[in-house]
Amino acid sequence: MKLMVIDGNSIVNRSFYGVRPLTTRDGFPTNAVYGFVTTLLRLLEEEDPQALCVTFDRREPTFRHLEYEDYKAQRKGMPEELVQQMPVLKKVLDAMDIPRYELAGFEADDLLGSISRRCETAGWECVVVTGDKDSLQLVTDHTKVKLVSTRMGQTTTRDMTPETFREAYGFDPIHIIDLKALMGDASDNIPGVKGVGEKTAMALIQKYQTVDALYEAMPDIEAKPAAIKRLAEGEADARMSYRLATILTDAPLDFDPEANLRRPVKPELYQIFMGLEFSKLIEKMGLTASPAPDRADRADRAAYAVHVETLETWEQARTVLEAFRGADHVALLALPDLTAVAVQCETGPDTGLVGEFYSNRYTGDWDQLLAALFSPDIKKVSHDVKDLTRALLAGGLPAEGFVFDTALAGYLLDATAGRYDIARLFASWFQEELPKPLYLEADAFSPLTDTVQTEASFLSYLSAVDALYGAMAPKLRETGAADLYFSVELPLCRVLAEMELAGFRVDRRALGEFGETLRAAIAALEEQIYAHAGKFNINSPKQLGEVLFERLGLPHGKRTKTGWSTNAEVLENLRYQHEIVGQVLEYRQYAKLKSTYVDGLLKVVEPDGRVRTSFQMTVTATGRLSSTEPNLQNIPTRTELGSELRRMFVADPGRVLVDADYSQIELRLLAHISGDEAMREAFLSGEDFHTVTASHVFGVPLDQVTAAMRRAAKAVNFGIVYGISAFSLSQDLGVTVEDAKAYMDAYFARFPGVRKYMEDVVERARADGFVETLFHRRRALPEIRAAKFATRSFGERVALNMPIQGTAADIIKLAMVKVFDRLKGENLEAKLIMQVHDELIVECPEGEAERVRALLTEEMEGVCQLAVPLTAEGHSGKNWLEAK
DNA sequence: GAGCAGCCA
DNA sequence: CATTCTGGCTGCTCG
Repeated sequence: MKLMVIDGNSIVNRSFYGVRPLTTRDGFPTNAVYGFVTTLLRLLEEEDPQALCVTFDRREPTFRHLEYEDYKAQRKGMPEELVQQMPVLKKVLDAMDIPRYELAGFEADDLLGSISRRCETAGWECVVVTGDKDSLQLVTDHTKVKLVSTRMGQTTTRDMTPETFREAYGFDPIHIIDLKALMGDASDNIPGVKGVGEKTAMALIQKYQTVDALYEAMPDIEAKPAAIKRLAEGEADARMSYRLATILTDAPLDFDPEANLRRPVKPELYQIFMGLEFSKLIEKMGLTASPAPDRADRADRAAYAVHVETLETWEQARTVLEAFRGADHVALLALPDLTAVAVQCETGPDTGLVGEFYSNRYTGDWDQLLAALFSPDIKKVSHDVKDLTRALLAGGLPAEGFVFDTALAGYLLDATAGRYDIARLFASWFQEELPKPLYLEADAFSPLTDTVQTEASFLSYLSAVDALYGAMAPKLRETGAADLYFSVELPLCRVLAEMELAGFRVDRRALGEFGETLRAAIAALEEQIYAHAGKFNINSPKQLGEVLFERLGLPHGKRTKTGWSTNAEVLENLRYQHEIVGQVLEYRQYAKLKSTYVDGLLKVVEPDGRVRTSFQMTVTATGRLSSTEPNLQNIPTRTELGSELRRMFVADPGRVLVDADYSQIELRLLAHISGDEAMREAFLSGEDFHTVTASHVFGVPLDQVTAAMRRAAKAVNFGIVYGISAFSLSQDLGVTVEDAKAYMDAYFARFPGVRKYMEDVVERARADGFVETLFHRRRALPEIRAAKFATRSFGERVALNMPIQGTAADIIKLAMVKVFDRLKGENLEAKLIMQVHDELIVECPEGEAERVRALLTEEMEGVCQLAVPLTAEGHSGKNWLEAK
């Protein structure tokens, strides 16, 4: 017979850090629970024990704390997201009917030790599961320790038996205590002997086995004189550390292996997993819903003054759909996998109706129901509409009739809030905590009845969404952002959902070959670099700094917080001082291309050969989109080698890419917003704008502008947009601060309207406490009133930049909606597939290319009438590089 | 996870 | 006197 005992704290910690952030739709973190359960399932499969239990630490101090006050002084450092998940995990274990053990005054380790010994006396085999190497001291012929590590969502295990342990350590498992006594353990605050590290301690224990034997042999032991001295001085520490590192095996625990025999999971596990949105686990474990709870159990719902209906038949659904159609609007939320949808609708002054639909309980045609719900005649207020739209379209369903998105509205009204989950929005708009779904109520372990959990979360969130809509819509009108919201942001959800679904085709073969070329180049450079400096990790700025500035004695430049800077700018200045510098620069370039782009992209190419980015609508402070997993908005273009990557972004066979980008949109907006006449003329002249700027700034005719002059003028132009200082301009151009200042003075003398704008916008921001774009997108700017110079300066630069960058973002978003509508309206096969801030990419049949190019540039240019023309250039080609 | 580095507009 | 140009995302090291 075999019992598996799991170190709960250790595994949940590893899951928390090893599984990427994961939350429910409403932002409750679930990664630790998810990781724990998947690890558990895997362990059960691997070991198939007859009995199973989990141990947990308690908050109370243990004998170790009483003996040594620094012991685990850092224990309070559990992150909030993990703390929140602990009670949920315990509820999950209870629902799985797995016994949990915790005991005041004892750590999980001590329970592991006691349980494993108890198993041995009862004649059982024991498997101790933990991530903590301390527990290796428990390994015996009848107890094995399974070391678990979770990284990047991948869990690996390593079985430690007396044999494997001896192989790895060269001594018996029990002497891990002696090892710890000498070397200590920073993570447990076990001091060990000062100045004795892992290496020394390992050698000593391999030779002497125990601390006792070691000190008996003192001082005539095989060690360096310095180590002998430290050991002599540290004997008391070693003895105490020995006690701290010893796991107890006789905790007063009433434990019988028989009582831990495995039992089937309880029905409520399904509901808990629904609430946590673990649909994959539900499927994997074959869980199903338990019968609906008795209506009488739902007293908690009285507070909402609504009728709650869990709808199971098409007859019932038809009735409520009718009510939904007749309503001004409904609030709607759905699980990401569309297995549950809940709708709230006001039916009278004091009453409402909540209709809940669960695919596993619904007897009718689920897709038919969804199609009815997401048709245009039901006006839906929801949250994260882009994601819901994508899920619906992916399922071949309609996704119409969205009239409001509370996340998007929250973002438009305060772009720097950071997060826009329902609970947070509710709290910040109504200064009151949203009633927490029952399953989140910490510490209350009393069994909660099943479905109430998921439904309660739907309920409170639905009413929150409805209440937020009521508050936010007027506020949007008040700030003037309503047009932008309803005609740009909201329609853009559909556009982006389709772009994400479309994806961008990648030439995997070419990408792989490019990676191979890079690999060879990297290996060759590595060899050359090592020939100069010996082996070290070139990717470590710390080690590279030591090599360059200490070993090779090269002059160092700027400092970073942690050492000498080794960035490209610094290395570029050292290029001719030593051959290695150029090699490192080249190495860095190749390594970046390979790891971030070649390997990074290959990892996310889907089976159909396309990569699908995710566009974030609520991230940037200026209104731009961002792109993640993968980020397709930072594919290299500046160097020839890097731009080769763009050759690997291709059109489908028979199709082409049409790429169109705005020409200098930000500077044109500066000309418009500032009203500077000279700048306006410079754009109207049709000459190259930076050349015209140079001719003004340096006072020479157009045909006498040198490349250096143009470069300087370009730097000033861009600097102005960012809220420049003479210092950074000088850095940028590699000239003195005085020269940079002279350029700026000349610039402002020729473009006085720009200086005026800069002064005005800062003053206005200070008065208003916010800045906004031409389309009234707003950014709050408390920094501009800060007393601290650095903070205030930052606020001033943002005040200069945000209206320009943000208006450009507004314009291209509007263009996207118009392009999307026209492509649809004209029945073209062409699909918008990418946006890179001032650039749009469409994929279309070859035969549509010219028409699409004209349509794209026309719509982009025609978004609005400014004091200077907005111009866009379009090209087409088989790949991104060719189309640019 | 912080800090560094480097890619984009 | 100190500080120094906007907005993003990802990969890597190291504690």
